[in-house]
Amino acid sequence: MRSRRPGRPRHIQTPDTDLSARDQVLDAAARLFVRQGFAATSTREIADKVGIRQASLYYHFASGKDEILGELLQQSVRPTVDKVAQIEGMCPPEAPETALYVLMLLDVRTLASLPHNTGFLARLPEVTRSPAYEPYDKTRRGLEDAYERLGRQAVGSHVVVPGTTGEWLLNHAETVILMRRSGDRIGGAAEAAIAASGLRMCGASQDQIDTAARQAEQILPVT
Amino acid sequence: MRSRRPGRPRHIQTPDTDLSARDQVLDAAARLFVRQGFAATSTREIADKVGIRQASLYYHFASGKDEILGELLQQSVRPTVDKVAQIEGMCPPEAPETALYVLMLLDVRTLASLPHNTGFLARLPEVTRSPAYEPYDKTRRGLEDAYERLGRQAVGSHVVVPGTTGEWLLNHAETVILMRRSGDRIGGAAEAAIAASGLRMCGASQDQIDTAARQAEQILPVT
DNA sequence: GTCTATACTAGGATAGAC
DNA sequence: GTCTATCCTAGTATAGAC
Repeated sequence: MRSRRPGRPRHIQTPDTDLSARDQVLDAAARLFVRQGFAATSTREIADKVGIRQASLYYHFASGKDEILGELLQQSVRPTVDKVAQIEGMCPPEAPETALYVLMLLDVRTLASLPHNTGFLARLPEVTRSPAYEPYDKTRRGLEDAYERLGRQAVGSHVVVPGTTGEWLLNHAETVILMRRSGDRIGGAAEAAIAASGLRMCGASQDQIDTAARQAEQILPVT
Repeated sequence: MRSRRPGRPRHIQTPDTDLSARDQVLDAAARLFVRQGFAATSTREIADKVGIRQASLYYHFASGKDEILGELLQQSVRPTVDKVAQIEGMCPPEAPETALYVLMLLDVRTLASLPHNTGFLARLPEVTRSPAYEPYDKTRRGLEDAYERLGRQAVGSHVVVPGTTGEWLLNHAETVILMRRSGDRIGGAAEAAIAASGLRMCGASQDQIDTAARQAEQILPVT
């Protein structure tokens, strides 16, 4: 039981959280990146928020800002993607709308509960061009494919020309990011409304939507 | 008829366009801002693209980057807003879906044809926090209000809790920005599909959508 | 209207002490 | 593990010549 922290003590204070220093950096960076943008945020600013010196960041992230960014991006997709396979398995194939509804709801909920709305990071141009973006993008494409499959199976797929259904639906789910940004509280009602709108875009009737919503209730809490 | 341009000749070349130097700057800046972000774009880069020296920018825009940004933001909303009033007047009040459809189509078309997809600029965090953002935002809120009015009148407004219908619909229309960003060609079909999806989100039937689309054809080309 | 030259600031990164 | 000290680069902005 080591009561003392290793290394030289911090300039100002010992942290009041029980988060590791590394996680404190990630948290502070996330907040700043989302608020002001990645390029517009300096390493000094991040360090200040954490309560350490700028140079100390490089102990935890040897490659600086970009490495921090990469980690935050991964955290923003992993949780959803990890659950997609299960979902497709658990849904009755005779009601593809339910599977689509569940996928959207899961996606929306995940994005809605991400700390500091980090889902937004991937929309920044500086981020898109960063090398840290590539692994994130690969993962996200998997998600888009799932939307494409389920969207096609669901009802009429009125939504748009074939081939971009997945893109449309994923974009629609991700509007929750914009809603959080504009300050709206995202409650269960709003989450459900997004999922319902998605089905409506595919041409589902109100009956089908109600059914999907009911069935989803029994599937989602489980995961 | 003055055959010589005023002032000292440029470092490299006389421009091959007939655009004013000021407009050349705006054009180059727009392309760069959208591609890499506002904060990540330097005044040197802009000047390079135009073919002048960095310092020469300050002749046209005394306050630097922010002034350029402000002008680009204005250009991205004005055209739509200027036409909204006309539209609300021209549409038969007994078919509010048509008015909504027309508004969306107009909005989408404008965004789709903006040079360099400058509609995207307003989504950048650095931009949102810039003083240049405020006048743009004021204008945009007017648009949102129009969406709210028409959305409420249209069909069921299933879309979501009252008060945010305008926000939802405007966001939906603006997905065209994301589509352009992901490289999709935006044709008339895609434009119509977005408008139709918007009505569908409000609970419109396929019949109502078809009618709205037909009526819109006669209203829009006129403006 | 554009140039050259230059001053100034801010941000990223490294070395070595504690 | 964090500090101090410092270097270096890149970016903004101004002054005055052409």
